[in-house]
Amino acid sequence: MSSGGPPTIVSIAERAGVSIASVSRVLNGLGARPETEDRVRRAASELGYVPNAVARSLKDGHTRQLTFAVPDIGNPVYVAMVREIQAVAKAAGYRLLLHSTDADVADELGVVRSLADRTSDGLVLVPIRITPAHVEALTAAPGPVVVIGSLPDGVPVDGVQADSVTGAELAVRHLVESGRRRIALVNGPVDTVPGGNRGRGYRAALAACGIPYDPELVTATDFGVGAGARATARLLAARPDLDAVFCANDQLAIGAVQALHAAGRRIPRDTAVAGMDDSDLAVAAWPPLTSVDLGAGERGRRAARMLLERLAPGSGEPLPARRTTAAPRLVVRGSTSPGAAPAGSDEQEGAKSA
Amino acid sequence: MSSGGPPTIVSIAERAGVSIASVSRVLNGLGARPETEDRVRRAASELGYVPNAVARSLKDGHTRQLTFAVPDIGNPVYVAMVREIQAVAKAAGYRLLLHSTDADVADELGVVRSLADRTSDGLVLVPIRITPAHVEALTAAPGPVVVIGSLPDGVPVDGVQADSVTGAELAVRHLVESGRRRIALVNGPVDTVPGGNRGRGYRAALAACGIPYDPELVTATDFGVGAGARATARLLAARPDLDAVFCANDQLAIGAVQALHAAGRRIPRDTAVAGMDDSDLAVAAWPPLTSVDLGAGERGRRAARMLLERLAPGSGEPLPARRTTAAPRLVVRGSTSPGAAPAGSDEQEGAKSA
DNA sequence: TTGAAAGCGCTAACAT
DNA sequence: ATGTTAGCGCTTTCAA
Repeated sequence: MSSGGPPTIVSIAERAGVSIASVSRVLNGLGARPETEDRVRRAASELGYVPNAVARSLKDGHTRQLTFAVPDIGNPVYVAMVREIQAVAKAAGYRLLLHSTDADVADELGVVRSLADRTSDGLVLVPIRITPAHVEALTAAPGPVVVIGSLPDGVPVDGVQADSVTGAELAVRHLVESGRRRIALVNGPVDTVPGGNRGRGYRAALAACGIPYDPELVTATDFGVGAGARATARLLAARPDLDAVFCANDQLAIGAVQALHAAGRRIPRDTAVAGMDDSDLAVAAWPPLTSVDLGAGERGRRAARMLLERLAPGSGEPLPARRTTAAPRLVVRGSTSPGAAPAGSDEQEGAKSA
Repeated sequence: MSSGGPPTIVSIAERAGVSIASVSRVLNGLGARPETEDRVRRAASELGYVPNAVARSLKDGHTRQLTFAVPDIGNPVYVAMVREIQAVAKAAGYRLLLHSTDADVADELGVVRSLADRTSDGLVLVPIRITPAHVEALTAAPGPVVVIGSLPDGVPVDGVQADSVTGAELAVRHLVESGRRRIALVNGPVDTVPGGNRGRGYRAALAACGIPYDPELVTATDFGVGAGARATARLLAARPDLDAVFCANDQLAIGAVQALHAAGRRIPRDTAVAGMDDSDLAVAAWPPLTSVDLGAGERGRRAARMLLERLAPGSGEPLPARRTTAAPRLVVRGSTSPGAAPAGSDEQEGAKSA
């Protein structure tokens, strides 16, 4: 008899006067006599039947859910990734489980291990930093994982990374080509993946342009608007002659712009500013920020696709771990180039490729 | 025998030489003889056992997953909600399923219905607009739903809303008190929930301040930076005498600021600008934007809590539908007030409560 | 204290 | 073409 709960194949079978197997078949598009077909469909729709996804998952071993774990969902870069990953997942019929690790290493490792609870079919992980423990956990991952970040060779999971070294070079070169010579660096924590790489790119570009590295022009703080403003103010006090500020992300750059404005400097005439990530913040600033697009959306999209490929039937795990890198793209706007970025034009034509 | 797959209670039982029931008991902290306890725990850890969450869900009827459905994950307002909801969910031991409806009404309705597949225990929905079909679907919702938005009375689901009418009033009043008289409105689509309410707030505030409503000072376009810039340019051309621009969100306000800058107007001296939502964009602008915080994070938090309360055992569905409203808060910054917002101070002290 | 067995809702052999 | 049944991994009566 139909008890209290939501309808199941049993309720339908009773109502249609057939077996549960017939119900299952009809509902899954396998053959049946027209009359049976009819009775089942009618009963199902009368009862408002919706298949129980949990039961189905238990049966066939997958959930059609993907997990995406990020350090901080508020960060525009990760937001761009979430957006793309969710789009790819949705298009492929997968749901997206969003997990915030709050930049906690232990939590990151936990997410990898929790793949074992079969809650999702695979994981896209953005680690804040990659430790030996990460390598270990990743190597023993109980399911498919794609890491967004720089993975050491030998770790048997797919990875997609940004090329922030080249990205930083792009920005610094652009600054140099615009005639800047005393280019400060406002970096984030250097013991994180992004911070480390961006610092290296800065030095490489200076070297390539024949400009000596000057430690006094370099600061490392937290990533954040306030940190950027304070660091820039300090830099300005120590080295009033600086003519450009390169920031490791747009938030820092926004802070730099504010500090510069507050100090009465004109941008870009007196001091140019460039950021990284090309987030929405870049066009919100005045003047609009020149920024390096590190392809966050693109990385998200690729990661999701790689994960889905691992999940596709047939193409099992035997494939070797793959690595891919998204190419950076410099987007020139008013903060470095006087004529750029007319108001009302969202997309900047001045963009040039790596 | 222990076959290929991941360890299950059966593998543990075999290895420990006990029944699966004992395994289950030990692992769930129910009593057992010390020796049994020991053998089971040892076997479990040797095997690296992790309980299968799907099986558990099937058994006890809930997934410990919540769904959050938003029109667009890129929007800073929704990002703020996601962040809070995920935090509340995580703290309560729930996972968060993030769904983007892409502002599609049909998709919104689909999400409500899909509660029936038992993939998640409850839903927080942000509808872009509330149609009769929404009311119908919500009334027949196959599980607990909390709506963030303005729900008609009588719809039997919990709701939390912003008070954008009061919010708009706060901003307009502030503008008037700063001596502005010709205050333009740059609104988003008026057939959406936010657009409609913000327009009403604007008119109400003008009326309260004894300033006549002037249709020529009002535009409605899309929500977006480019749209804001274009609308403001148009307004400026038609009414060069305007002395303030109130925008229905921060993105529009950013656009307005750009258009104003491009037209050579000084902010706030010649023209003041105020936005809404108090997103990260507000502090990225120059001058930093005065904005009305509509409590997006707060709404997310409350919605998540209400949902969790519905889910708590005991306090079943019988509770009547609840409605709650988050109080708006005006945050004054440089775009309306000359002295405000020194660089480097992330939090603005000038904030005053409703 | 412990084991046997039922059952959550579904799919897929297998038998008819 | 359709029904019976086993089984996915777990929890929980019910007996012993």
